[in-house]
Amino acid sequence: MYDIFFQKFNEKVSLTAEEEDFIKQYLTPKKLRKRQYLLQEGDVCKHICLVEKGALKAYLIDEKGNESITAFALEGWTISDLSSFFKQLPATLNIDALEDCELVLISKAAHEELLQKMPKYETYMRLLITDAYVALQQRMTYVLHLPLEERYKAFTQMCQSIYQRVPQHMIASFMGLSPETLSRVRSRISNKK
Amino acid sequence: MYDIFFQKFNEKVSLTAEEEDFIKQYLTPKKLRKRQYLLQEGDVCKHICLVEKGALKAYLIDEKGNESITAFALEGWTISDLSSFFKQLPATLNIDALEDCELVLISKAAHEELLQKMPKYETYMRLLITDAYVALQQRMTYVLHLPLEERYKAFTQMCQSIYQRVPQHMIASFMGLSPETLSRVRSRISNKK
DNA sequence: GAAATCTCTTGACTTTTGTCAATGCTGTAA
DNA sequence: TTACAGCATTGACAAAAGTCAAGAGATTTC
Repeated sequence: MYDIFFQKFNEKVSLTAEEEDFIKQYLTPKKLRKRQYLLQEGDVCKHICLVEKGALKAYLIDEKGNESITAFALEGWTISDLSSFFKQLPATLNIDALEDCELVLISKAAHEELLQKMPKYETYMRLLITDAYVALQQRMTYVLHLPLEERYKAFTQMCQSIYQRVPQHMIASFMGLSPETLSRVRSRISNKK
Repeated sequence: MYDIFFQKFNEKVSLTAEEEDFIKQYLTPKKLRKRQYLLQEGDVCKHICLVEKGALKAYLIDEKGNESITAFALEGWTISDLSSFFKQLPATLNIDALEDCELVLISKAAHEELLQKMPKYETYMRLLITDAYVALQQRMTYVLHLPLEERYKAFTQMCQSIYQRVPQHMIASFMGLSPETLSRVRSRISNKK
């Protein structure tokens, strides 16, 4: 039930069977149907969420009602409105399921208690966020300083698994482009080959 | 000499005088003249750097030789090529001094040893990176999903202290714009008022 | 299985942004 | 003081991206 959660954990910090059992007390499983919300704008984000199965997206809604996608999450990925989670303030993000999902949730209270009681958990969290930060910085560099075609290639390489499961107009939104522009970039690249 | 370093540390995790002394063993002070490099592309990033005094910028250089600025750092801020630092691989970033600087450096070895020996250091690092991640995610959202004028306003609010010390064409580079476009955005906004 | 909905692509046009060049301003160095 | 370099602004033009609309395939839904 928590297979992928512990697989990811052990990749960074290895755990004994006893330690895994100890952590399990603090985890909550959750299933989500396609299109259901995990988090809605305005609510306080109460959980960090790891995906065991399925896919989700996080997005903003602007004045005109358009979705602006800020993140995807597939199996083994973590998704949350971290700003809302850490500060316990209303979320600006919405998160919902792109497919039926099986999730593992860590509540704010569980998170705090695990940090206190288990140094390995703190280490895992530190490494998790460090990796996320490095990846995000990389992505920011691409966005600000690479021409569009290079950026597209970088994204496809980085996120191949997403490309196969998510409609292109969502990828476009994630890249900050209109769907039409993304479509044209794609045809430009395939013509060159 | 390490005033701001420990001020920032204590804001997140409070230290006794003994603990401060313990940490001091692992810190190295460094002065940098304006225009000197802290890190050059291709070198391995050997330090995390906190700014006690002065200002620095981190940037990429593209094929045409243009600088693309990815970060600034003022007093109390941390700057580094974290990807290079953590993986000990050649850096893609350059970092140099915009003004004469006084810095506090933590070497990779010191960092590892402090993580081992001092849980409070690990906690501090976790919180530091968490804050950096949340801020970067915010910035990413602005860049991808806000119209230019809103983005400009968000940047100026977020980075007022930078605006007063850094030429505008560097701000433009940081925002991924040409200097001319930034200048036009500014005049458009001031005409509206 | 037919209708409705989604998705992607393409064309025409508009808007935005980048590029290049010129100007004026400021501060620095000779 | 004069020359020079760096910086911000502006205009004219070119390139890039967005918007709107139409159409063709898929997929979903009933």
